Amino acid sequence: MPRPRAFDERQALERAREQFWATGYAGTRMDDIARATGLGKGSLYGAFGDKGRLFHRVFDDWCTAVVEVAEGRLTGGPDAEALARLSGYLHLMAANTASDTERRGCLLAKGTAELAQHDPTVAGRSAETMTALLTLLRMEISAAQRHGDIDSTADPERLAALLLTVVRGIEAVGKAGLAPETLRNIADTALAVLPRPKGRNASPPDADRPARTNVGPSRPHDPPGSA
Amino acid sequence: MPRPRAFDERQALERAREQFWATGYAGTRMDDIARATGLGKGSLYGAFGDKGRLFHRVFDDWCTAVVEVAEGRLTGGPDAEALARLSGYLHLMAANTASDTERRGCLLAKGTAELAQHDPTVAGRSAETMTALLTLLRMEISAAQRHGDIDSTADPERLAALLLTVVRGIEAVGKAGLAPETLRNIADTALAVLPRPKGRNASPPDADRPARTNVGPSRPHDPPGSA
DNA sequence: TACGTTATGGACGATCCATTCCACAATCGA
DNA sequence: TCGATTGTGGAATGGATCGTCCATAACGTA
Repeated sequence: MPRPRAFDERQALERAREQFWATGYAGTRMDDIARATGLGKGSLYGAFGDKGRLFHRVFDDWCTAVVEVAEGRLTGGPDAEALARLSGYLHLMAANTASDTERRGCLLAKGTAELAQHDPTVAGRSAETMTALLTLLRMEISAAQRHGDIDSTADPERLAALLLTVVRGIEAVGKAGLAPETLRNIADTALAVLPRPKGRNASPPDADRPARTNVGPSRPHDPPGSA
Repeated sequence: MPRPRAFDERQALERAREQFWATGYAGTRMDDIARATGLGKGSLYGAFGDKGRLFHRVFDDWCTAVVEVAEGRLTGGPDAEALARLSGYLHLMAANTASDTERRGCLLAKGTAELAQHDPTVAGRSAETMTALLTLLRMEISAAQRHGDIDSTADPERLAALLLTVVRGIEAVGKAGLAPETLRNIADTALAVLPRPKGRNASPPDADRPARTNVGPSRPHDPPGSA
């Protein structure tokens, strides 16, 4: 009956995300988004509501993607490779931050920093995302403990929180200007200091212990990876 | 000869900082600052230039304070207490983030996230600050290594980068909504996993090893601590 | 083919905001 | 005391921005 949409909603959301990612919430004008998506104001407002709702949708999608990337890297594998999966994930995050030459940072961090204080929706979604990542990390740590790669007496919850903090911290110090090589070293060091099972000695942090599943930086424009 | 200023510049900058801290750069109107400082527009612009210059000044002061807090906590003490100083610093940072009930976050992180990409001054200053913190941490780690509290074969540069990442990461995950208790645990865990000298076994992360110089949260409105 | 319905996109209105301007006040030296 | 100089604060300005509105276009159905 009605006239169908002439644009691809998915693609429009991607363009909008690019824009919000590049210039933040307050720094993005609806005209920018109209130009970026090629849509007129009428279509924009008709399809997505106002600026706030559009951002919420973009932010929500981003958070989902962040967790999906972690799930793809971390879940579903033998315990014997759990430590390698953790290593791969940390290095992926470091590589993504390092490859962000435009220093856009991560929309999750950016949006949270800008809006969490005054926007309950953003605050809630970012908290949810952190909790989800925490759970994924904890499960992998437990798996590595079962296989004897991590000290089984350590609290997996605490180690997970530490690794999450390192991941988010890499994002922060990367945006603050630390060198790409430093970011990679941080991921290495974080993995190296994880407590080993009793009986073996803890190796110094510059030992390249874990099987480094050499992870190249994902495409620069692939947002979820840069979480 | 001329008429002297009727306001205290230092105090005006503090009020301006409160405002930028609370609502970010783009989210702060010059009217807000005028109201917060009690100054008229004429005085404001006459004394500090435009909004950008005012923010740069506030941001610069904040960065200086952040480094000063770290210096106060970390430098100048016997090697025997270096690890305790590191512990105190990490716990101070965690406590400050935890006590930020308004979730304002840290102006350094907020300003960097919002502006570093497009403002070279902010980008440069935040990079400088990170480097300065890195140096302070590295020196303390070296001191702890000399005293035998940290494995002397570990690379102090890498451990320093890891600790800096943890500090900044605590800020990030705290703003993202993780519980205050979790933040404290992260600081504990980060200290617990630091490599011990060979001969002793690494203790599991839930061991409360380092002398926890019980640091209460600083006053909520004391900005530098929350770095 | 004609009509009802929704999409489209650019013009428009109202608001907001950074900055300037100006009339006046206060100080100090002469 | 007087004047030159700077501080003060609020009104005015110019530009930008969000969201709405509307005339028109495109589709499916009868």
